[in-house]
Amino acid sequence: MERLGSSVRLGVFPIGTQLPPERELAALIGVSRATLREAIRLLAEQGALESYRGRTGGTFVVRQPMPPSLAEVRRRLAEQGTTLTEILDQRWAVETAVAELAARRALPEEVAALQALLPLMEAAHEDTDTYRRYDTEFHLLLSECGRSVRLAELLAQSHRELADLMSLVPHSPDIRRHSSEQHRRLVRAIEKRRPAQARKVMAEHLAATASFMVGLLGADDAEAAPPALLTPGLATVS
Amino acid sequence: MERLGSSVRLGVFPIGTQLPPERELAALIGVSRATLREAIRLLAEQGALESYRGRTGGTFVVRQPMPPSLAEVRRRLAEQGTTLTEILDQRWAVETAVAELAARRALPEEVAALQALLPLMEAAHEDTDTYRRYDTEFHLLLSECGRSVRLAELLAQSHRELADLMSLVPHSPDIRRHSSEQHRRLVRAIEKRRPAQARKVMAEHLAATASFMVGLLGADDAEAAPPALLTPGLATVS
DNA sequence: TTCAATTGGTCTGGCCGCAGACCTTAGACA
DNA sequence: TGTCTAAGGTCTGCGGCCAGACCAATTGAA
Repeated sequence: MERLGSSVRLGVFPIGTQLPPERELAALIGVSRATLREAIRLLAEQGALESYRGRTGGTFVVRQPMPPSLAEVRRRLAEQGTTLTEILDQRWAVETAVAELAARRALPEEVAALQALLPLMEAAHEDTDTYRRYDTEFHLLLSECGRSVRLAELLAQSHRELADLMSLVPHSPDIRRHSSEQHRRLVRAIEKRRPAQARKVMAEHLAATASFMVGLLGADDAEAAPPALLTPGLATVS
Repeated sequence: MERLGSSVRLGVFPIGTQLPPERELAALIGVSRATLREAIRLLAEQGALESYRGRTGGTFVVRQPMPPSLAEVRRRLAEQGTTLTEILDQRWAVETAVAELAARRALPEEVAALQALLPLMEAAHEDTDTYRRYDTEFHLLLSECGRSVRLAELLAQSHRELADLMSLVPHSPDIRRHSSEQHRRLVRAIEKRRPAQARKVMAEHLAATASFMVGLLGADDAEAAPPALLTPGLATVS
């Protein structure tokens, strides 16, 4: 849960802004106030948040929390017993599905919202942080067009998990321009109701990003043991 | 967790068989022994399991637990605040992705295992329960070919959620024959390393099943409120 | 000047799952 | 016949999360 609080603020609340009141925010992200406060406490400890009491009080974003080091990210992955490949596979599955669904189900005003985001992103090609925020927003917005709460949640999970890694990948404005071009094509496919096309564009978009991250982290961690899942004797029953 | 225990036995342990020792089983499904015992207790209460002590003791499957009624299934869906569409969308996303990955990554022996399952399924066209067990096994086996623990887990989750509903859908041997034909085509696509083809066949396979269930449960439950997710002002930030 | 409203801060009790030690049973095997 | 062992059965304590009530500070509005 702390991690969630951590990424929430990494993405959506710019420096200087005020978080919603604790009671609201807790309800919003579906967690108890006690748990939320613990997350806030950790972030405040590292100087990212400050809280004030009183009628005009609240919790404010003071500065971005320190991005974790590559080693830190590696450690965390290992600790959770997962691998980059796992995360990227899930992201690929969910995000291409969402793109396809969006092309089938998006409402006109949602398409408009996506379109409105495009020029903003393009204006931010020189600014890593701002661009990344818009990028996340774009993908989340897209996931709403898919009309599936579950897939949207899975997508958000992937973005949270990859957030730290993304901040470590060296991005050039050129890369961002290419990325924006893919976003444009994606919106066009959705607007014209071409599910297969939307999926294809999204797959390419993800492949580009994925290769950077795989390059950064090295192939994969061991992954020697295919852990048999819930299949006590599934293969043997046959 | 009880639900998990419930579906475990629904799928993989036939009547009369013995479950693994509690300590093993608990470790296998990643849950504490206390929790597993609670699940066992519930199932034993409804007469599905019986436990014996002593050196040759163990827990045995006595009979299939009562399948829930349609109303029961409806109630449960509402209670979890989910809808059939949500579940089917997730299943579609995961299962088509898995099919595609399997076509890329399956090992020869895994393909062989899938092929070995085909004649068994076809021999069970007349037997609803047996066929369903093999069908679940087929899809789980497929998910292992995908080399993604997470997707495999999501797939298993979908199957658990749909298990009760499946038991309510009236299936004719004809339907099962058609289903088997699709399984065959799927295995062929995987064997020949045709990811796009595998995805396509899987999508058709799922569509057939999905339409039955939608027909059974009626379109969808209200679903008026698109619940804004974690996006306090995501659209507004733009 | 006063008071009510809004916000963060604190405390209690409860539930659930986990870990691990220990007890009880009953059949296998020497 | 006796002992060992593999199984289920029980107990205690820990930690995390939650619900909800209550406290404390601050300030805008009456």
